[in-house]
Amino acid sequence: MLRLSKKADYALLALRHLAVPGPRATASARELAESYDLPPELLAKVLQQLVRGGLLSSQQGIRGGYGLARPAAEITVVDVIEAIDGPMTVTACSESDHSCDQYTKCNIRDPLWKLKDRIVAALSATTVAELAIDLVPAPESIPVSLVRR
Amino acid sequence: MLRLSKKADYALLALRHLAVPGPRATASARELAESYDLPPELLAKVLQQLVRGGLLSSQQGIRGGYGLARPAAEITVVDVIEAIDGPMTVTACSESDHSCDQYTKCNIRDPLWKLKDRIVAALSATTVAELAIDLVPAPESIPVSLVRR
DNA sequence: CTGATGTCCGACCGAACCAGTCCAGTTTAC
DNA sequence: GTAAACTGGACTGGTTCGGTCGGACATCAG
Ligand code: SF4
Ligand code: SF4
Repeated sequence: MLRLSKKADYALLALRHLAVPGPRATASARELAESYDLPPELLAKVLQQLVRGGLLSSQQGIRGGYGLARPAAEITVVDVIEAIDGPMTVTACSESDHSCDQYTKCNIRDPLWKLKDRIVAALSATTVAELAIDLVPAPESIPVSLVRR
Repeated sequence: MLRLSKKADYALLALRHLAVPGPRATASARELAESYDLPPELLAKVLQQLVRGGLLSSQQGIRGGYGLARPAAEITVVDVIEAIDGPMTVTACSESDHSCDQYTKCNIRDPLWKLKDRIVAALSATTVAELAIDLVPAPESIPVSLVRR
């Protein structure tokens, strides 16, 4: 129901950790796993996927680890989600996949795709650099209270 | 990921069908199922959930069927999704559910919740009445670029 | 009033998907 | 050479989701 996967969740967690300025710009999978109490092997696989997606750079060897492949401000959350879970699609169908049985008779495709574009836009508007700002000091005049309609 | 369930998809399809102006304002589950070639029983269950959610009104008996409980313009897609799949949550945690193991150490909750609010806002901006407008005539002056933030 | 009909309703089940695990292999620093 | 770290694949258990079944209820013919 429009919920992002746990893996994507962990990915954002790790990216945020790497984005926050500190003495070291890199960290090993083990360090990250211990910092947040999550299964090391799973986190490792997530990080590998991020490397494959071009968001992280990896360094093998005994002093190895992971680091951001580009500035944190240039990594959006859509990038992360797509690197982990594949292309973002709100519906089961897409421009390149007409496999839905109701495709010909369906008349809500276009509006929903438009909606998808809007969601993607909202997700691309936030970068991991913004995630790294701690305690979000209300950069906007509108706090959390702008909920629903 | 971030994909809506097939049931929610069917729900929107059915609601759109009921929202389009025509001779009858109601339709039976069987009619709808045949119109769109989808499993009748499943569609029936979806409709039941919508009734429970207060979006549809049902009429039993030999001339029974389903009808909109309120004007189409007052039914947003979030209403539909929440009626089908429960409350919208982007993350596994929420204001009322701290069951995530990383809850105390997590530092991306607030930004993600804000993101959720923004998505919900985008989803509440569209009503089923807008879905009923066929063939979306104009690409509208403001395409996808109304990122809003 | 009564039976037949067609509808809604709730419980049930199998399949797909996802979080999590394991292990064998490769690369690099010391 | 050895230890620490990344890489890649295959495997499993649990949960959710799509789909199916029989029963309850309201309407209408007679
Ligand atoms: S029902 Fe329509 S919108 Fe949904 S997956 Fe099928 S074609 Fe796409
Ligand atoms: S990791 Fe953080 S954001 Fe994700 S579910 Fe847990 S507490 Fe929520």
